[in-house]
Amino acid sequence: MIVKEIDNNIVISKLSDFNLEETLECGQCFDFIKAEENAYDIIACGRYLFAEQKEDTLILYDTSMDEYESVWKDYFDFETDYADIKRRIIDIDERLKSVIEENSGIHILRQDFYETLISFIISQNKQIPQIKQVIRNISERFGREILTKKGAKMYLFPTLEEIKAATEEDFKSCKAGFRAKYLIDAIKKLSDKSVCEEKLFDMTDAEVHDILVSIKGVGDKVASCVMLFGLYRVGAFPVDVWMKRIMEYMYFGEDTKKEVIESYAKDKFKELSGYAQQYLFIYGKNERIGR
DNA sequence: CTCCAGGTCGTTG
DNA sequence: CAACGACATGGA
Repeated sequence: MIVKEIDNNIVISKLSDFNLEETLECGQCFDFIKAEENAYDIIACGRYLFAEQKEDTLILYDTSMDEYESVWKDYFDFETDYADIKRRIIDIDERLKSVIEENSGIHILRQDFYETLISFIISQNKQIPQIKQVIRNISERFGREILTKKGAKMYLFPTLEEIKAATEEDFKSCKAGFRAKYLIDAIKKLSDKSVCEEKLFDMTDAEVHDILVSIKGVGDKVASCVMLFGLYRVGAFPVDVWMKRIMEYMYFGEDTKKEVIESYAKDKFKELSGYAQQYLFIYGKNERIGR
């Protein structure tokens, strides 16, 4: 992998084990728009990015080596050896070989904690297109307007400061529905630091989990997603309806409780659970297992 | 019309 | 503790 700064763009060539589309479209993040084939407007980490991939070259437009080093390199998780991770997962279960090969370019994004928490509170009992819409509504209402590479209006995900004064009614008008009160509680706990990202760093996964579920509307699944996608706790294994179906199909053969599935998977995949979860998730969804 | 969505909460048994 | 309906909204 070679990274160069050319005319205010970052050009990454000789990429391996990374695909922009697979990484964005696998359900781990919601705030992006497909601008054209293999090119995306991305809202993340309080910023906007236009990214385009052509084969093993990725171009990040209108950014600098400084911003790449401090933000996008970590966001896209370019320092992790995915070839090794995929090999080790296949060693654990050979049947995952074909899924992993078909989705060989997925990376687990290291997303912003606060943005991930808000997004996954919204995600409960909603379909992905609707999750995106609610996030867009909230961003349009409270976030800063920017122009995309092609000159279209888009809105950054609002900062905690920008969203602090929002009311339950505001979120309802953004179509958050019954999740509006959950967002209010999350914002309150973030503001008064009863949930504080810095304090989570030296805690165990179980301790972080307990802090997260203290927020109204955050249960085991949302907490697991926030840990995996917003805190890069890759031992987490979120179990939603899709994961339940695919895990029952592959390992249990009968109706099985989510907690049982989660502990079975963590025991099986150990520190690779989060990665394994993402390959299984996309498999179950694409093949519509159990539907 | 009914059913369900990357669930969680509050209430019953 | 386990089971179950309610919860907003929109699409199939």
